[in-house]
Amino acid sequence: MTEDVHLRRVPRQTRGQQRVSKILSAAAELFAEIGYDASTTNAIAARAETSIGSLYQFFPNKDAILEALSNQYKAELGELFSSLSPNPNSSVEMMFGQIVDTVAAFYASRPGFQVVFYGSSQKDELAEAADALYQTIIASIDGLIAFYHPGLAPDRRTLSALVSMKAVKSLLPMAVANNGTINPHLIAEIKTLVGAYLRTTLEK
Amino acid sequence: MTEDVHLRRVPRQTRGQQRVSKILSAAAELFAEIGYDASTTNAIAARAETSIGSLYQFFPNKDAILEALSNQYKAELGELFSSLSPNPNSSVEMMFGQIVDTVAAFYASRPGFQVVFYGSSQKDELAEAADALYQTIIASIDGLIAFYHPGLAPDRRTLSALVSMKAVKSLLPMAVANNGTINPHLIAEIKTLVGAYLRTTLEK
Amino acid sequence: MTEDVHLRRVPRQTRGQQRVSKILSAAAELFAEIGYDASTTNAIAARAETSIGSLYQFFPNKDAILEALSNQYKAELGELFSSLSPNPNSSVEMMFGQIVDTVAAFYASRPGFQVVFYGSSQKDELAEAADALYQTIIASIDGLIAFYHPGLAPDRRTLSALVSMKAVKSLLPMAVANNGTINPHLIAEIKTLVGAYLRTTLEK
Amino acid sequence: MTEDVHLRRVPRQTRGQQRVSKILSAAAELFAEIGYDASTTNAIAARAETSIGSLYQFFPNKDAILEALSNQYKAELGELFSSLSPNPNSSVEMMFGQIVDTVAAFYASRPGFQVVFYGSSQKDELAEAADALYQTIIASIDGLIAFYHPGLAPDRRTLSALVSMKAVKSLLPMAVANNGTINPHLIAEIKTLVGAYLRTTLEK
DNA sequence: AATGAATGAGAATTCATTCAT
DNA sequence: AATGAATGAATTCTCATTCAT
Repeated sequence: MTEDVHLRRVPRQTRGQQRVSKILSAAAELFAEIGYDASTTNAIAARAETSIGSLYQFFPNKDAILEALSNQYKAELGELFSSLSPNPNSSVEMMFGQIVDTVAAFYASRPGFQVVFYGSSQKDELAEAADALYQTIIASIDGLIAFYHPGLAPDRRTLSALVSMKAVKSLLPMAVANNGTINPHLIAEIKTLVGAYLRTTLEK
Repeated sequence: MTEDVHLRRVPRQTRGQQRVSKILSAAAELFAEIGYDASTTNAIAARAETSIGSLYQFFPNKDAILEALSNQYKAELGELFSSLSPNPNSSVEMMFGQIVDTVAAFYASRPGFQVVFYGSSQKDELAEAADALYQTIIASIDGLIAFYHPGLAPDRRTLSALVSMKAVKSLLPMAVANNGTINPHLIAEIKTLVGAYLRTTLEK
Repeated sequence: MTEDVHLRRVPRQTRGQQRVSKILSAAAELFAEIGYDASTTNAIAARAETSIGSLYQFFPNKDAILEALSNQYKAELGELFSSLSPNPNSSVEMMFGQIVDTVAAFYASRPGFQVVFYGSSQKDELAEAADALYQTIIASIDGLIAFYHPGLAPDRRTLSALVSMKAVKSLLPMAVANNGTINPHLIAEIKTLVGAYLRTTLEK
Repeated sequence: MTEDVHLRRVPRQTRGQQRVSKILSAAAELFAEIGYDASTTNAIAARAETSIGSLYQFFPNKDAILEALSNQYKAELGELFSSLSPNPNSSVEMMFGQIVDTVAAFYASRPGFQVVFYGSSQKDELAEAADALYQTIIASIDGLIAFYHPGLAPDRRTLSALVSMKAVKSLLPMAVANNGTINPHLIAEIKTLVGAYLRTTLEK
């Protein structure tokens, strides 16, 4: 999986690889703290304990950093989802609950995730980065609906998946505190919201 | 100009009021088009066909413009909500549907609304502006739940109102196109989502 | 004569007009001293005793400054040339001598002229600026050849004008010292060179 | 060889020599395409298919590359000129014509030549590099004038040589297209220009 | 009040050059 | 020798805000 496409230079030395990931972590933190626009490339480099020149050796511009972050999150999330395979002994609601738990845990542990996920940037490139994440989550929900309700029209299925994803997305920030603590009551509330919806919309 | 001689006070105020509202409209448009951060005060003044100096005569800084916009929306929305009084012949779901329709129509007609409503700014002041809008909507939902379910614990009621608001908020951008067209199917989907939730969570 | 097309903002206040010309003089000097590439916009602003922000209020970028300079020189040179009308009592050589004197005096008195005139910039826009100057001079020479040798083919005439201009251009820097002193012997040599050429090439 | 003075290390192995000449060719091409200032050392190394580190192993800095190029051109040109020995059966004009042909052919075949020859750099070192080339050509012309007009004052002779060289220099770019094609009509025009001049100035 | 010129800190990005591997 | 990562001063340009007219 070479998502290195957007790197200006593929680091051939281990030193370089470490730098890249250090820059990405620093950026994630900073984005989470003060937002994408307010995070300067110099501040990112400083927090990554490297020079601004090194940052630009690997990333052509500031946007590329967010894109790389997005790609990384997408890959990691995809990985997590692939371990959640539906089975006949479970149900849409139960499986969806696992997706919520997974995303919540991911959200809580990745400071930059919310910036990519919620980044209401007007810039097309960054909107695409967010969209890629959406698609990953939607695909996962879509897949499980397809498993349990094979007769459902694909359009209907995908809409339900989209609505479910958006609902989760809108409540997650409330359920996960800035320090990473997850509020189980609010997670339960999310499951109630989407569970009721899926029951209503799928089983008729 | 000469007519000012006779009407020294009033015309000046009117002119000033017109200018303020012209600036606010211009800002709303620009925010909607390119986002808050990317909108420069000079561009706002230019679109409002006034000078940057005049803009600063009325607003101490850029944030204040967004705040004023927020206050305006809050007042207008409050007005709209106040005409939606619950009555025994209706139900939570029906009344909530009216709130959704109201907010959707408002969203569709106010270009700057989404920037205030969704503006994921890290700046405290702007977050407060968004919060004020949230409270207005939540209060309205909260009120109607209280009307139909007077026995419910206030905390429970407020949480349900909050969840409902967030759910609506997350799906509204999808249901309303940039040109202001409202997609009734998606509005119905929003109502299905929240309706199922309210039924489940309130009636037990 | 509004060559203001390339100004970002047409200064409406006298203060602004003074700034613009002060910036242009400063740029001309600096360009002459250290070259276009090495002249930074900050250094130009500093020498013009203004702020970098003011500079950018009037010029969209560095290139525009050189363009404005070029336009100014073109207009001024055109003015000078228009007072050199050929008459039957004179000759191509004599009139050409006057053009050489005019250009030499102009070159000597305008520090930035040589940068525009010789600016071997790879940038298209700047090459065009230089070209505009060329055309002005060529047109003048072309006109006087046409006056004295009306039977000559236009192509031939223009080529001779071009060759004459290039010859003058290549020797001018040698004939005019950096402090503006004009060496009359070298001016005479230029006239000898081109005079011999014109005699040979036109009179057959 | 004297020009090695500016090389940081004299390549003793053929590999090293090949690298140096590959770097010089790459630099010449790049200089011709985008100019000296815009050519980055990294870009030169990349085009030479070597690393930036290796480039700096051979050249102490960017200027040294241009200098080396200049030295190479100077040596090659000197070589060519040495085979043009004047003889009593010829004339200044005829021999000068051969010099023009030689320089034109050289110019056409060496992409970097014009950058060195015309490079109006303000930097002293590079101006010297250009000057060394001038001197080579002037010396050649000077020599042939001395051969055919032994009685002429040396100053007069050298001035004529200088003027001739500058005249050629100014018209060469017009006579040689970017792709290396030589326009014989324009070459002839150059010869006419300088031929007329030499006839006028020497034979009296 | 209105205008728009003035300001300058600050942002993104480049690039010659050095140095660790 | 070769490689390419590291460096950071320097550059262009922006933009919120102030101030003179």
